[in-house]
Amino acid sequence: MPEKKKLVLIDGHALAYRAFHALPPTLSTKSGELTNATYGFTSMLLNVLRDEKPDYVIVAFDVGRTFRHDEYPEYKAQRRKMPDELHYQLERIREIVKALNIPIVEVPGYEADDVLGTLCRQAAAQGLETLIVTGDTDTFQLIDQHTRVLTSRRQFSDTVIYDEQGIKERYGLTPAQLVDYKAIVGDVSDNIPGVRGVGEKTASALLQKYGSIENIYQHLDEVQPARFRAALAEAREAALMSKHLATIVTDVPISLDLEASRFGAFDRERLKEIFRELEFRSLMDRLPGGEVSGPPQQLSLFGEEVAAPPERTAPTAHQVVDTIPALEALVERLRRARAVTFDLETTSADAMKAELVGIALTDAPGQGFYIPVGHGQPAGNQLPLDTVLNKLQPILTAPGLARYAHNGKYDVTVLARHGLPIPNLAFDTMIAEWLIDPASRNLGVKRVAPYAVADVDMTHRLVSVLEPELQARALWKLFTEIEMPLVSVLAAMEMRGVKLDVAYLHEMSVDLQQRLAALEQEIQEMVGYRFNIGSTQQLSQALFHTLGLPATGVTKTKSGHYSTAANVLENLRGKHPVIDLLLEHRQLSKLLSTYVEALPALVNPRTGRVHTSYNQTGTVTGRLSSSEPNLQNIPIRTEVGREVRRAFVADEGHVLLAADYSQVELRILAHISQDPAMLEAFHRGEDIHATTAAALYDVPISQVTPEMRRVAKTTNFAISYGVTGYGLSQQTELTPEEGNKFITAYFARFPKVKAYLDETRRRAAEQGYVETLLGRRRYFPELQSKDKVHAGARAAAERMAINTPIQGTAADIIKIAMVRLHRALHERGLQAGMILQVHDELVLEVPEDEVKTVAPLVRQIMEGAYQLDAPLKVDMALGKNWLEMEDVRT
DNA sequence: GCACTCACG
DNA sequence: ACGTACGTGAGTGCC
Repeated sequence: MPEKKKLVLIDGHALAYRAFHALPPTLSTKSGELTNATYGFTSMLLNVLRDEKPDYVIVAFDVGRTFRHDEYPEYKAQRRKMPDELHYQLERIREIVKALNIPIVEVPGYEADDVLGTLCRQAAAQGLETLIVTGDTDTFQLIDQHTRVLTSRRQFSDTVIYDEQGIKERYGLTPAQLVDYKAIVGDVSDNIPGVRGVGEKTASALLQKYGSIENIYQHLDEVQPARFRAALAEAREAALMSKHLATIVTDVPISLDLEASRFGAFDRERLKEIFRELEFRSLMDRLPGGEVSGPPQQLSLFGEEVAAPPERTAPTAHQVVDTIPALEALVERLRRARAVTFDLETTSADAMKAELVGIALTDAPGQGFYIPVGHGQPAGNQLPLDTVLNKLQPILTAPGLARYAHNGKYDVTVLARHGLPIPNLAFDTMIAEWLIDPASRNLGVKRVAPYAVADVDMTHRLVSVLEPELQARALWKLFTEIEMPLVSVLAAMEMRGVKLDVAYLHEMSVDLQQRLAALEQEIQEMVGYRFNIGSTQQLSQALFHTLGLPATGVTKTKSGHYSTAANVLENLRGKHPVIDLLLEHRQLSKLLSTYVEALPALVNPRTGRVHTSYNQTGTVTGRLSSSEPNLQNIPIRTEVGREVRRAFVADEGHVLLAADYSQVELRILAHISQDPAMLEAFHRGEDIHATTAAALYDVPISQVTPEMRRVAKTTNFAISYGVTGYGLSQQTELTPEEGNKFITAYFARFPKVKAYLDETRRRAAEQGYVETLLGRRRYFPELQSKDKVHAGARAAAERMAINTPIQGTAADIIKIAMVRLHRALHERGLQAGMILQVHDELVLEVPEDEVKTVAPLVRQIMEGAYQLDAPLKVDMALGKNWLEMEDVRT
């Protein structure tokens, strides 16, 4: 009897994933392309081909979401998104598989496991023997007398083949029982719940006794001890669903086509080329012998319901520039270019720390150059960094050249730090994409460049796609005149950074720690036992159970505990002396961990200053955001909190100048709505909150108390958020009814404000977007849709639509001011520079002898940034630190 | 990874 | 009848 034909089935994702995590990231090409997953996959594949000599080979990949996600939204919900470094290696793996002339199968809606399960059952029916190659133990359930599984041990190259006997030895169960086992113990990585309270030992014992989970439930009354019985009874649904999720499908609508998967001829030259690119020298010799064939034909194996593998974009023709003549030829070529796209390969995502590894450039679609640069000792064929930058300098700074990039602020910063300051960029594709739709996902993150050259090529090509998009949406002016010039301004601000008084923060830290220790002691004495005050769950228990404080009216959190948020504690004030202590503890521990302890760690050792990152594409309204550290939420509202500001200091011989727009959002509301009463109040220079208070409380302005003014101020802000009476009552001492009355009174006094809000809602629904005064857009497809949208969701979207033009216009205005101010300071040769932006405030660091010049300039530029009918007004203050500042008049 | 809380405009 | 203010970033606890 002839030996059985052999089929090898490979789970592409699982194997690549395993290799990615098992092999060191030092496996990379000299140009920096990470190859660990590609190498591991390929090496394993070649070993299997050599050792198993299969007659047929197929590779399966996952594609998109599956029926499991549809049936159980939490499925794999806590999986991280696949890292980019793995994602692009999967593309390389596909190239190699194709060159080997091995068919790739992927079926939408199913995981690779399901495809393998189906194919191995069909193979068995045709009398074949199957070896599944994977990095994932889930496929063990498929093992039977015709099917074995090869997987790697801890050491990736150390492989093991499991058959029925092997599973028995390792788990004490049959392969089919592994599903039941997983259904009981659960699986953290797939987010499969399992049965709480029943662990591995018990699950194994139960299955050995009863065979399957269904049978366990049939004999539930026999299960001992009772706590397992109870746990199982409670989790019946979850267990059965878990089994369903964990079970690999074996009837995916595909059919095994043996002819197409016969392993033999492949494109040896193409493989050698890929291996050369990837520097897989050792693998060259391990290619199986065989005839050379042409390029692999597109295989359509499995009928029409199977999606063809996605088309790879045409590869970029790229040239590595690692000699002086090549560099000179490149410079000569770029001298004639109209536009150049560039992208840096570096050692760090932090532009203030990154060292250059290589520079990718392109001036035409489908072509590109990569210049590896040595830092330290040149390794291999690399030109010295200085030489490269000197040669490129005249090109990259030429006035007639348009410079394109993706997240160019990063590249501009790194180059400037390496002594090559770049003038304004003409096009940043990251910003363009965000401006076109600020709610679109996956933006604001620097793409890790897998193939440096392919990346610049893509960026270069995107420009001609995005430019018409911007034009079509009337965003071109905003893009070219505000957002693009702002890139360099932000880069300069980040690079300058801000000086921090670390010694002062240390003193503050010691003081806070002492106070917190005392508070902790006192709180725990009152409660009667030690617990973690920082755990909201433990605190909730202490307050509402141990101390028995009234929980009536207290909202519950999603996890079912009573909330311990500050507003809840406020309402409990006076009910128990511990409440005041808790509020203080909360405040102080927040200060300590978020600011006092965290900030010194972010001082750059090279510059001795703190360099935040301003994210230009992170918000939906057009604002900036700041991170690492966030310098836009430094405390000010409380006495003890604002002490943190004392740590932000001016350099020697300098002072800080803080300039903030006074009530800018209300002025914008007055301008947009053209409400006569509100415009009038601003024109007269009235205190707008007092004016509002007079209207709301129906008293003369002279009789407005500070209390009334405070409520009116809250109401003023609340209106521009589209508030309800209830919302207002949460923020003030008003009842919801009083809140409603105030809102009615407000609209009676400022009727055009009401008209504006209604008009904005209407327009958002009609055209599907709202816009700022400068035309910045935010889309609300859910308001345009005629489908029934949940009333609450619609109301929430309407409030966003109301607020966006106001908040967004304020963002537009300060951005204009920043661009102009930066330019003005530069033109006048002043050393003063912006260091912080906090939405309506700019902080500059100014040499003492420039204050007289700079202060009036700042006011003039900020107030003149946009002509509003309620004119912009700026308040300014000066000081050695950000806390102790004195008002300036100019 | 998500929930909760809280800092800012 | 319905849920209940817009926009951010970050630290801690918990599973």
